[in-house]
Formats: sequence, structure tokens, C-alpha cells
Amino acid sequence: MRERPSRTSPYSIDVVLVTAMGNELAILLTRGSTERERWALPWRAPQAGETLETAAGRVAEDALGERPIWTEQIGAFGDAKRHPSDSEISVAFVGLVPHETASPSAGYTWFPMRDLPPLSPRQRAIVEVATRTIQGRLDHAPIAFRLLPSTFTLSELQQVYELLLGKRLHKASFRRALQAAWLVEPTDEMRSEGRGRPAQLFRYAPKKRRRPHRGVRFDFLYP
Amino acid sequence: MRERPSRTSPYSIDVVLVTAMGNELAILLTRGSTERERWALPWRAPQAGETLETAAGRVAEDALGERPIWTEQIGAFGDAKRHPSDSEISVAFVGLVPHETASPSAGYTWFPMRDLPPLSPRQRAIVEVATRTIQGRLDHAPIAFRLLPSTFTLSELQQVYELLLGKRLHKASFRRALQAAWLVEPTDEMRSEGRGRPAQLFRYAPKKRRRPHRGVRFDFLYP
DNA sequence: GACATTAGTCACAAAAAGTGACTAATTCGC
DNA sequence: GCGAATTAGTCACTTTTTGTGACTAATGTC
Repeated sequence: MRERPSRTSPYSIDVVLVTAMGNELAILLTRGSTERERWALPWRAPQAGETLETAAGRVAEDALGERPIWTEQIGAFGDAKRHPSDSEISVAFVGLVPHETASPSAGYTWFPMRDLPPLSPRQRAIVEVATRTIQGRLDHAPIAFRLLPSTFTLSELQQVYELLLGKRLHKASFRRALQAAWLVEPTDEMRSEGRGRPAQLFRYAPKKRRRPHRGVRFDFLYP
Repeated sequence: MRERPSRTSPYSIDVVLVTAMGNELAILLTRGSTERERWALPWRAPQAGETLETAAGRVAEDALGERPIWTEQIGAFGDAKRHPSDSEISVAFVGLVPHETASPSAGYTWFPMRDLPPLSPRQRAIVEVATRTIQGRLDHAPIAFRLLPSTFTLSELQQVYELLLGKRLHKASFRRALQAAWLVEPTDEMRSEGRGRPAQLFRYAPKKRRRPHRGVRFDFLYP
């Protein structure tokens, strides 16, 4: 099962499954039964009656027993050097998974992003695009909220954002922006996390709002 | 040449070539010699020693005689319904081309975006993702500048932005943001466009700047 | 010369964002 | 029981950014 498809299937579906493990990001890798093989991204050959999206979901199910809370295709990846007769490409996906509920199947292991084992050049490229895709989507899809349990404290939410963005955020700014967007609502419960003042628990509950319209932003173009 | 690859090549490379034609966006379509065939996106089968990117560039060269000023892969597109034995996918690209210099080869025609002929469901999806990709990249890559000749007036630049974004922009805001980003510099020349005050010509000349660091934006998440 | 037309600028208001300091509620060590 | 440490939550102030209308400037048309 670990060999890449050669003539039977023209492409594979590779999935980068990302989770927040402690205070680090981690991705799921797998390898064959022999210890000497390389670690690799979970993958699957396309099957009858499957869309690319559902195939990616199945890869996650096989590896973790559950589907990611969010999945997005990040593109097709090929190599120039290969001979065209087995010109095989990888259609790659990125998926986010809450760390608490997901339990890796046999042969799958979480690796912290900062300390990955050697991967093939193509898979390194895929992982890199995956992290950039997450950061780019953070502002446009509520993926950070669903990486947490259904109720969470605002500090936890901020920590998730900081982890995914890879930078610190100011507490007051973060909460002000969050309130302005009407995305969370407080529950009645509190949580006491040992030392310090107990925190209020919130849930993700977006309210309909008009989205403000903005002009152009040139400031991302700074060379 | 117009038949899709079936067993010889497992996927095709489809390219959405977009241009600013007058005050409308247009894409390039092609069709077989028989009049009864459907219009379709320019495409190509993968070849030996080509990356996906260079293959997309070749598609543009065949169709227009030149390469786009900017190209980006927008993903792999498949259909669920197909039988897996010819489970073929399209790896799609979007490219931007200045309208003045590009001259379509025989069999290729520009169609205004608002009035496209019937396309296959898959190709409709590809075109839709292509326009969204352009709008999403506009803030992050200087593609609008290079859609114009090497010198241009600020009004022309604003028109290109309005065209690509599909909305009007306020003149003063646009220029203020542009100045703050140090992306253009004035030339000595002016251009008199008939009626009205003559406009100064600018060229794209980005200066190194520190990029401002920003927090999170929740406001794109409004449902 | 009056006027229409396009380019370019200004000044003000409103909104958004960065920031440090403050108060509140809890645990821990003693 | 009490003060220090710790985490949550809020405030007030400043600075920056953005929306916007009105203004001046330079040209062609009649």
C-alpha cells in the first residue's frame, strides 16, 4: 500500500493534516512498515465516484478516524525532471484538525513543524504552501474557532491565532476587533485554569453584519 | 488536436487568459474547426521535461504569441461522475495579458466576461475561480501595473484596478494609498488625452520599504 | 471668454489600530 | 489570614488609516 501508483493511477491525492499540538503546529506523517523508509504525507489514489475533495476527506479519515474541520486544495505539484511516461502529479490538500479528538491510526505520527524529518522535495514544497495557505485563509474563514472545542476562552482563541500566524498579538486589540465583528457570544460558564482569575467561556456564534467595504491595499506590495 | 487526451495523458493543462479589453475584462477561448463545437479554454497535454508552470506558459504562447505578465496555478479540477478508468483532471492556470500587444492565433477569440458562450461545467468552475484568484492577488502582487504600458497615468491605473476589482474607487484615497506605498515614480512626460488637463505619466518603480505589521482582521469573516 | 472636462490636491471627519496601564478574581506560599 | 504571583478583562489615550467632498489647475470646445 505504500508504493506510489505508477501506471494504474495517474496522480495521487496528498493531504497535509495540521493541528495545534500544545503550543506548536504539527503535521501528520506516515511511513511504511520498514523503518528505513522515508516519512511521507498521507495520500490516496483517486477512486471511482469520488471528487478530489471527498478523496482528501477519506485520506484524513483513514489516518485519524475523523474529517478535518476545514479542507482546501492547494494545487497540483509535479516535477520537471521525471520522464513523461510516468508523469505523475500530486493533487495536494491542506486540512486542519483539532488535536484533542484526533487519534492517529497505526503508522501515522504527528511531527512538530519546526522539526520535520527529511521529506521529498515535492512534499517539502507542498508543506510550505500548506502553511502559507492556512495563514492566508485565517482572515477569510473561521478556521481558528473550530480548531478549539465548542466553548473556549478568549485567551485560548488568541493563542490559536498566534500559533497559526506565528506572531504575538496585543490582547486589547485582539478583543476589540473580535467584538466589533460579532463572531462570538459569551456562555454562562466560567473556567478556572488553576492560578489566576477564571475566564469566561465563549462559543462561536457569528451574527449577520454588513461587511465594510474597503479600497485597495498597496501595503502588501512593499518589495 | 482538439480531442482531450484519454489514455495517453492523464491530465490536461487548461489556462484562463484574462485581459483588459476596453473597459471590460475578457478571456480567450478556442474551438475546433467545425463551427458546431463548443468553445473551450486553451489547453495542452503535459510534455516531457516541462514543469506545470512552463506548460501553462506554452499554452499562452501558442494562443497569443507571448507569455502572460503573471501566471498562477488555481488548482486541479475533476468531476465526480466520471468513470475512474479515464479519471482525468484539469490542472488550471490563470494568466494576465496586456491587450495591446497580444494578438490571438487563428481559432482563438476574446470573449467579454459578461457574455461568455456556453462552457462545460468544469470550465465554468475554472473561470470562476480564476476571477476570484485575480481579485485576491491584486493586493499581494503588482499585476495591475504590468497590465499597462511601461508608462501610464494614474487615472489609467485606477481604471485597471476598478476593472479587476469590479467596483469604483475614490480618487483621493487611491492616490494617497499609492503614494504611501512608494510604488510609482513620475516621469518627465505628460500626456494630453484630448479634452481636460494633461496627465503626468508614471512608471512602476517600487522602493524598498518596511512592511507594516498588522494584527488580525476579523471583518472579512462577517457572514 | 464661458463652460465642459479631466487631473491633481487639500482638509476635515470618522473609523480603526497600537499601546500601556489599570482593575478583578483567583491560587500559592507562608 | 495575608500578600505576592498569575491570569482575565477593560479603559483611555494616541496614532494611523480611510472615506469623502470640495477645492484648484490645465486643457479643449463652442
